[in-house]
Amino acid sequence: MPLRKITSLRSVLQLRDRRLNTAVYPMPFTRVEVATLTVIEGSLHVLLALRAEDPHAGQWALPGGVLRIDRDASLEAAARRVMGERLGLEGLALRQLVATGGPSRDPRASWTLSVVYRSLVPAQSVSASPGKRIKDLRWYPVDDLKEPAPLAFDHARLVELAVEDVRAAVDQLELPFDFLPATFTLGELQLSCEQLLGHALDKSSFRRRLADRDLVEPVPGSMRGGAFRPAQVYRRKSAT
Amino acid sequence: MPLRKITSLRSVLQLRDRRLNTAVYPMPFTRVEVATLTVIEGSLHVLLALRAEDPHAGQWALPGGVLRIDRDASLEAAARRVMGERLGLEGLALRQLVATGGPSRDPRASWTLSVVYRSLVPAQSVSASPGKRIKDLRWYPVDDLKEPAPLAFDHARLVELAVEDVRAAVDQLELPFDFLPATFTLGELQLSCEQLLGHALDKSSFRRRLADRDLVEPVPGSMRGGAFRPAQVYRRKSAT
DNA sequence: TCAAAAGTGTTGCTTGTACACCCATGT
DNA sequence: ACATGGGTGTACAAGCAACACTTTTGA
Repeated sequence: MPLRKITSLRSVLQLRDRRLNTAVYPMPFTRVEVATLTVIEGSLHVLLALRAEDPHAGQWALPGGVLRIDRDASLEAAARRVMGERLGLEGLALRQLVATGGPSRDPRASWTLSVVYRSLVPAQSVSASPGKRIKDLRWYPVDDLKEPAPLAFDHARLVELAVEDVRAAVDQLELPFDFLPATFTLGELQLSCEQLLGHALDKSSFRRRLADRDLVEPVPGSMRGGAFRPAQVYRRKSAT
Repeated sequence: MPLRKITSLRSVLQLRDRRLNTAVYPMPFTRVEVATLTVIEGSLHVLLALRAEDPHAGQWALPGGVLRIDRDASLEAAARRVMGERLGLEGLALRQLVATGGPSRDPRASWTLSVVYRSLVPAQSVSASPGKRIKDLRWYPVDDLKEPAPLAFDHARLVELAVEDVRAAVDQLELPFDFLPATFTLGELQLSCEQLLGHALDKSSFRRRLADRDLVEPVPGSMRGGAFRPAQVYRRKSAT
């Protein structure tokens, strides 16, 4: 798309020209990266992309993209756009983890800044389509990330941060309603939390904590019967 | 310094040229801002700068500066440099609060990104010297920031974040040893925490919590006598 | 009637608050 | 002696983990 290239280039020159009389500072190559987590077969996984091009070509890394100041209204919007382009996901909850930057992180630019977000999605909802500069896109279990060879850049640490953040949130019973189905039984909810945390929870404590916090409410007549005693179906109780 | 200008300009062109064959993206105008907190006369204050130039000229804002990719080895280093230049402070603990960005935050550029840090310093240590583009530099109490007229940009929210962050840390007994003198009595320590938090603490609870966590240790023979019963002097117990 | 999951109650630990009480010192 | 801050002990409440227990269903 040559048109976009031209407008982008013009913006660079504009910025340069406008500030030329006062002071000219080169700006960092700015990206957003997204650590996307999900639960597969009972354990936490993170979505990784196999890099096709040369900063760390052939290594796995968090999917991300360049900040587009001509299109993104905010950093979060940039992350959201990247999620949409790369994963076909719209309107999910994103949380900023950290911004990190320095020289020699990426040979394409002399100084790179990355703003890192995390999100939690149902695994099925991802329409993984390896696109430009990505050879492959896969879920990896967070608990042994050494296996697919070390991650590119400092992304191993970023994945750790994302996992800690999610687990801290679930520990505080900040339930990931974007990740959960609209309705669920308490057993299903507890199982989800256990899978996110990586350890078992006590049923009684879990239910009392839920009740104390007024987080969910029963859906009146609705029950869900598996093979055995049917369970009350719950839904998120909207905060007022 | 015309030499610096030339090298900076060259960097811009380098970046442009090197990426010209693949894609050219204009990058955001990138700054770091620092919310510097201290205790004055028993209550939390934040250091604000009176802006001389036009984005919000005449309004108070957090001191900050442009990221200099030719000089800063990391975002935190940039914040540290700004602290040094603006406040004459070296080597203090900084914590990243958030990165925020968008168009139309600053008329000088079409898109601005700010990475925000907070620090906690002893008020006396600041050699406040209003410098370039700053008319005045003053401490304002965080509890009524409406007084000096609304803060520039979204800095009121950033100050709130900094205050919440500091208070959360003190609540967890993450003691701000950079802020405290090297040795102190438990009474002094408790008073500092109370001033940071903005409310009183129970003496007995406070001491038991300190003891449980093994955070401080008595300096063997050392006592400090005010007008009345002398108190044991403590120091930080280095984590092992 | 039994397995399996739903759902409830009871105990006790841990953490922190509230508050009372002694201790040491200068005036 | 007493006022003042240093320092300690006890009682109580909240939050939560551990665990035992009852209930309801399909097979």
